[in-house]
Amino acid sequence: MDFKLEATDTKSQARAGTIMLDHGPIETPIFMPVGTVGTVKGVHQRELADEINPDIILGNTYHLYLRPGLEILEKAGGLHKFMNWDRNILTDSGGYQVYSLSANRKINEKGVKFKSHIDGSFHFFTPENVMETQRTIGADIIMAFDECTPYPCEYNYAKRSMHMTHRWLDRCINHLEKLPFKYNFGQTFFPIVQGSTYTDLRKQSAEYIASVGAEGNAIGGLSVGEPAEEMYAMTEVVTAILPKDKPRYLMGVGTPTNLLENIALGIDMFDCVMPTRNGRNGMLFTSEGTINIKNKKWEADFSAIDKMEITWVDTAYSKAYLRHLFTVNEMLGRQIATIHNLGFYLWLVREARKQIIAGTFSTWKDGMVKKLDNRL
RNA sequence: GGGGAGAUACUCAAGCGGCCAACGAGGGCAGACUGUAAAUCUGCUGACUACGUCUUCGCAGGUUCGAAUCCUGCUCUCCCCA
Repeated sequence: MDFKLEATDTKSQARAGTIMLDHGPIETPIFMPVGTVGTVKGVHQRELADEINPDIILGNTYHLYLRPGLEILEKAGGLHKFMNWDRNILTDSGGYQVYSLSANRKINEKGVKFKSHIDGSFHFFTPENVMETQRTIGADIIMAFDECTPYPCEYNYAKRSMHMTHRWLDRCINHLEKLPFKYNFGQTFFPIVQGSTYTDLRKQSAEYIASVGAEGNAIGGLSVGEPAEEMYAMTEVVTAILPKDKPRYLMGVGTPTNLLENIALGIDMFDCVMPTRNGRNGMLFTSEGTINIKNKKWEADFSAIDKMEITWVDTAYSKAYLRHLFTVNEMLGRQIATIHNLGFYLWLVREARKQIIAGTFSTWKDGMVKKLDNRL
């Protein structure tokens, strides 16, 4: 992997760069659509590639390990071939499931025992076997196995958890050295900063993560319910420490405003389920604010979903028609909303990139943020 | 013509003397959603001068301290036999 910084904002920490990987370049800042189980829910590969056009998408180790399973993925020749996606993929390690499936798992130093939400079977994830699994899935960027702590998180727990995540990181790296690439392309590895919402822990973790010298670094354990100000504060503490010449990935973030504010703090990569999940649930993100398309007020509004027309669905369908599709529970409505939202998210980060390169990012950002959280 | 069953809120449907403004489901109206156990979840859904009051269970009477629930008549619907 190679990372080239192309521009830095003068009034903020925002940067524009390009990550080079075997499945093509990733222009940053980037938003990575989430495709947990090997599909960006509701979106065909053609629309994903041609309309939304992200350089990279996400998959999830835990979910893909359970289904279709490693045997099938290996026979398919890896996830790219299996899902017919020839651009980059990043896999989350299952660290988020340690958080989100906390009722169905037990953590100890060796790893995490999960009780499958599908059939109740038990599966033991360790830093070592998660690296093996990610080799088999075959993403371009693979993530360290960590514990994503909840919010709020008691200080002593956050501290112990952070140290364990660091020890797990060493095990990931040691084991990965023994594991050759399985397919005809390389994989890079990102470690993850933890430390909950405690400044001293975040600093300590960022220093440790920076010290391992990975090609890119991630920040985890945020966007788990903490106020946005705390998220920004932690990002700021961490980006001040993480190397400037490596991409920084803020995991699980966020709202359009969260993206812009964190770009301003020096983040290069994001992923979040919001544009897809909220889209399926009737929420549209636009440059003028958010829309709950299920609301009665759109019943007879025949104007375009978004007059900006980032993707073709924006002007092809009216608000009234999209509302109708949600009202009658037609799957097309959820698809249209998802395509629109992802199109908007990708537009937002591309525009941010343009503004950074043009030297106008901060002013532009302040103007955008004023509108993004409006309820239309 | 004879016999039987039934009419409950927008719809379907419980309730069969007081705990009923009335279970539940659907529909409707809102809200939530941040490295996806999520095409999911939550709330509200008779009216109002709203922690209280008023009008509702086909219609009209009646019994009772008290009726959606019991009685009488009427109207309508469905089923069976002629």
